[in-house]
Amino acid sequence: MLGAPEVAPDSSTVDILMAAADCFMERGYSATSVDDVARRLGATKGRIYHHFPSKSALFAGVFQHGMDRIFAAVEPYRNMPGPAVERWKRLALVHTKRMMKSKTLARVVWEGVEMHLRGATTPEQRIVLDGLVKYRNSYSDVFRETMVQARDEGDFDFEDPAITVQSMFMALNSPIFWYVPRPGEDDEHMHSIARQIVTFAYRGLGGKGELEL
Amino acid sequence: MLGAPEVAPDSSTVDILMAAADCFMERGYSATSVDDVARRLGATKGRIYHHFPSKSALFAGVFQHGMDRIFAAVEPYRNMPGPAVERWKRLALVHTKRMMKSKTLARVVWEGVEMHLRGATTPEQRIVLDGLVKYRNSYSDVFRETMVQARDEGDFDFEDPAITVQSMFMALNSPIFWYVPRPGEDDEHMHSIARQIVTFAYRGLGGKGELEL
DNA sequence: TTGACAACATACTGGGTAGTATGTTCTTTG
DNA sequence: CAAAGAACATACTACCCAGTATGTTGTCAA
Repeated sequence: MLGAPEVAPDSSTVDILMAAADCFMERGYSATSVDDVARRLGATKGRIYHHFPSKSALFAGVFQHGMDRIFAAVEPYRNMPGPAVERWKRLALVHTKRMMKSKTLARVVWEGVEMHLRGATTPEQRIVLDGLVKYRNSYSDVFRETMVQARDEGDFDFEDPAITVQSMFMALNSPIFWYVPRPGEDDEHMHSIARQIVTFAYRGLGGKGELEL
Repeated sequence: MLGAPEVAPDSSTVDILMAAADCFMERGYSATSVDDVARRLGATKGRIYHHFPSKSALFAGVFQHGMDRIFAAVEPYRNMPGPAVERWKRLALVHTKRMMKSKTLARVVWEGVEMHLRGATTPEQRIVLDGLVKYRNSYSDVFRETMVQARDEGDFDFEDPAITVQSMFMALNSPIFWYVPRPGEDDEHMHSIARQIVTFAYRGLGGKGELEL
């Protein structure tokens, strides 16, 4: 297991994390007040500050939790034997579905990366965010390495991996911005969407033939 | 010309818009104070509130200005004769380069769309943002129609246009999040990056053969 | 039973910020 | 040249919000 150690948070803390994720997704980090999160919980600030020392720590908690979930989803496929391109297909599909299922958490992770790119406010926040982004980068490294290996094996064809991995990730992440979870007929519908997105990325990377998923 | 009427703002107003765009990009809308923008201008709030009635109006101004610039860039190619796929190539390349050149404005437009998706705060803001997002959607419609037409002509191959256009746009927009403008050797380097991104999207859409750009 | 601590709620404070009200200077126009 | 308005700056206010200090309730172990 790479990345942060992920100590499992207790039930009450998870409730806070989820409520915070909802708020952060709906209004963004700085437009969300700690009272907003408390209100969504039907509680007050006291509860939140009992579990988190600061608003930024709360955000970091959500980020961490989100990355843990995403990592866990792809874990079974990370070291899948066989050609790299097959591994990539599995990873990409699982990742995309995860983006749709954990849309809220994924959005917060996204904003965290954005905050990091912008350069977070205080130095301490910076350090925390640095660690989390490193955690998240180790995730994208899994994809990068798989992509490059598949290229070496002749199944993909692209120039600069740095540029290409960005384009690919943006495409795979796209549903977090427009996908709206349906109440009924979920799984089939979701799979169809994910399949189309992965197909787009697969072809974009220079994959040949059709990919059955 | 579709979209909003775009009355050309005077020089001083443009300065404000640019400073605001810088701030909004660096810190995001709600984390940016009007004083921040004024400070960047070497001025005070008075100047800004003389030209804009509110912070949200200032943001809307930046959004509008950014969309005007982007629209202007693709305007020469919108009605290009010949096969749709050739038109798409031109549009995609120009768009991607514009994302890199006007990265700051593009980021603000992005955040504006995000704000709209989240559901902006007050009803009046909502109306303004609605109009601007409609403006921006008419832009993506240009791409969507071109894509579909190219598919009808047998040059592209994809399933749901709604899903595919999102994946494509995300890929083309990706440089606004990681591209850092260089001081030297700009044009050649920029073109190379844009070409790789457009290639990714072109293949993703099911484009055959190589595209020389 | 009691006391110690966890898990909150309540009440308060200081700093920041959008917006306004009111100067001040410069330019334009009759 | 006078006066009116444009283009700002200055000063002020009311509000929101992160963080803290303190109170209250339940639980659990000795």
